[in-house]
Amino acid sequence: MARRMVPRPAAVVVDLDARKATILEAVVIEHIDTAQPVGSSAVAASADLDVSSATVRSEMVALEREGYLAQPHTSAGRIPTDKGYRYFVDHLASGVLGTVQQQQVKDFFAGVRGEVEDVLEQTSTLLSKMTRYTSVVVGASHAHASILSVQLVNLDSRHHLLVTVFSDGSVVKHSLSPSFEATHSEVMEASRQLNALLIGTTLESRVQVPSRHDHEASLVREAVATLHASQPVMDGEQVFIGGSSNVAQAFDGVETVRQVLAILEQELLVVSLVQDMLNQGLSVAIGSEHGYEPLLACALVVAPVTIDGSPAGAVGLLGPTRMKYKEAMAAAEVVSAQLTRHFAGEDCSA
Amino acid sequence: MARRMVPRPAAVVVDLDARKATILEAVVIEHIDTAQPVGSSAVAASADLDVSSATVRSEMVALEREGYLAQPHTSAGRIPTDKGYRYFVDHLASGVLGTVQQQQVKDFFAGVRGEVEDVLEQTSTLLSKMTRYTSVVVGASHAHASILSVQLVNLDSRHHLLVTVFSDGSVVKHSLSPSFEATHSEVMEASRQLNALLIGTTLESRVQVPSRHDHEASLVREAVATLHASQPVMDGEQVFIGGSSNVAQAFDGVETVRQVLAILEQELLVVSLVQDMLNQGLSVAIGSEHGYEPLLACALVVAPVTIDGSPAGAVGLLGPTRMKYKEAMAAAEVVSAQLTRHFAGEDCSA
DNA sequence: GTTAGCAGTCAATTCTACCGAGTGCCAACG
DNA sequence: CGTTGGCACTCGGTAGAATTGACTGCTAAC
Repeated sequence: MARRMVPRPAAVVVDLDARKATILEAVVIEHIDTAQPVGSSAVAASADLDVSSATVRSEMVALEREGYLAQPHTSAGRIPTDKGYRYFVDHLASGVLGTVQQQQVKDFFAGVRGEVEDVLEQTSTLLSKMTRYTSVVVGASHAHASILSVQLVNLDSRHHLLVTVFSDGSVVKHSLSPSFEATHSEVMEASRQLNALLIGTTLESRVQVPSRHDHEASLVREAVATLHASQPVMDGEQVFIGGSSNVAQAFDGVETVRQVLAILEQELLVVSLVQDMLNQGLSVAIGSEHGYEPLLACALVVAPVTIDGSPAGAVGLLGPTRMKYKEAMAAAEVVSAQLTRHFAGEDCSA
Repeated sequence: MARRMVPRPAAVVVDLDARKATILEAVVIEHIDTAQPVGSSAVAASADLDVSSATVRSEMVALEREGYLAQPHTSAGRIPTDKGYRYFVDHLASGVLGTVQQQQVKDFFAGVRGEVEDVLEQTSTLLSKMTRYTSVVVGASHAHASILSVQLVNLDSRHHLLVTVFSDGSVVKHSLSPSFEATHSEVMEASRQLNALLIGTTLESRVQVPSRHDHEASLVREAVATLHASQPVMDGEQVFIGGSSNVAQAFDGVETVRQVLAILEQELLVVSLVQDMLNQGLSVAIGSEHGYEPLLACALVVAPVTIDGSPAGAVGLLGPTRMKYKEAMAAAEVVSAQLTRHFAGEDCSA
């Protein structure tokens, strides 16, 4: 899967003159609204530039030559290209959330309770309900969190459960199935040793395991190995996708819908996509920009969530390239800000 | 949401005579294959009854009158009704899994490792890949499992994590945020008391909590209350849905697709649907039979998974009413059997 | 540089005719 | 009486032609 970083439009994109920008904006807005190609006369009428459709036409020719607009066929109106959307997003799409929705977010965060996972999941639902797009909420991996507690619990003489608690409040379990039978006291002793060994370390720390050949030492070795072999992202299960039913309406063409759904099923893929983007603050990847073929028809809005200034996850919205960028960006921004505040504030278990 | 139990076709459905049954079977099979109405001549040709299309026609009229077939419009062929599918499933659909797929299942279960959750999730993926339908795998709730260990871990002086390990190998966490600050030793002491109190009990047991007013007792009370208030199904998170992208192709009509996806998002609903069915062994709910409006176009195949003879979950397949019942039922049956064996056999952590 | 006007293009729509799959009915047949 | 071939009829789907109308690009005039 060929991937490349999201290309921020640097000096490449020259600012359009004011009239071209207005025309482009009108086309984008109209097309987002109607899903139809937009004609020159519609633009001339809607935008507040007092020029005739003929003038708009000649400007549109220029915009098409420069790659901001495209024509599905002669004698049709224009639709924005990815580049057109990009310009729109970068220069023209400062939106504020409607007051109703703003209240909705406030109410939600005022009333939300429970485990981090539950909060994230509910946030995901909130976002998708608000925007009618598919939302992706990614929680921080606990790769850098330190271990608060390790416990080895007997299931039976051959099977034990390793329960690890991290400083970010996450808990993971691993089963151990050693090839020998261990007594209850051996397991207890191993558990004690593991605590001594691992508390305060992170999954990335190297630790000195005992090299003896007794049962305790073997258990400890196996436990440490299992723990360190675990994939932080996988184990965290910190991905919450909401509103996937919205893709059914967002795209036309069964095959596109199927492809997007299939992508969403592979949560890992979505996570990596989101994570590629979250250094840049609130950001958007449009169509080909994320470099992932099956999502050509999609745009992805991502806003990072931080805790103590360092990245702790992200919220994202996935929609068609003709998505309502203003609303989506505003929603993502507000929700990520609230989430950041939520984690900094009353609830410290994150 | 109006719901009723799946009505098993008892004495109501009179056995059709052999020829009608053959004709019905031919119509069902053909329509499942082609998604088109099936005409009398096609039936006369395909089935091994040596009668003319005219005879088939008159039989079809009867089958329609009795409610097994329907005509989309005059001068079209017939399609099966839900009742028709029901008869097919009950009397005509004994299928065996293709050897290729049988091998696929075997290979999968030979190679599968890891936590119960991972096994269930991968099973779900397997099922959906094999059948091209959406799979639902439900794990047992740990409502009846006994508690093996309880541990209270300090996050900070105001926030603690209650980690509970059950005999079925599941681990759940709850945050506690008492209104007072607790010292490390108070938390340790409360943890000890909780262990003494809860080990061996189930979530349904009543336990005697201390009534003192010190910090330890308060922590213990809060912990027990939190634990007992938790929803087993919710917390277990033991629902795994795979291949939801398949719904995009399974139904025509964007709206139907959206509705089905929306249902799948509400995992609780799917679980209750499945659980209504799993007393009956391998069973099928077709169209209106599950009594849930938005799934009128769907059929659901469910096979229970047992451990030590008692129900421990289920595997299900969700598809259109014109789904390949033979294959789907065979797949569900084989996989549930393998899963049952898997849990009984080498892996005891379930 | 802007505009009105005009000819040209092409998707979408409508209309028509027609085909053909499939039915229902009936008379004849064993 | 059940079965069958034959026949008229229905009606959705398709193919083609005609029409519409929303655009454009171009050009000449302002």
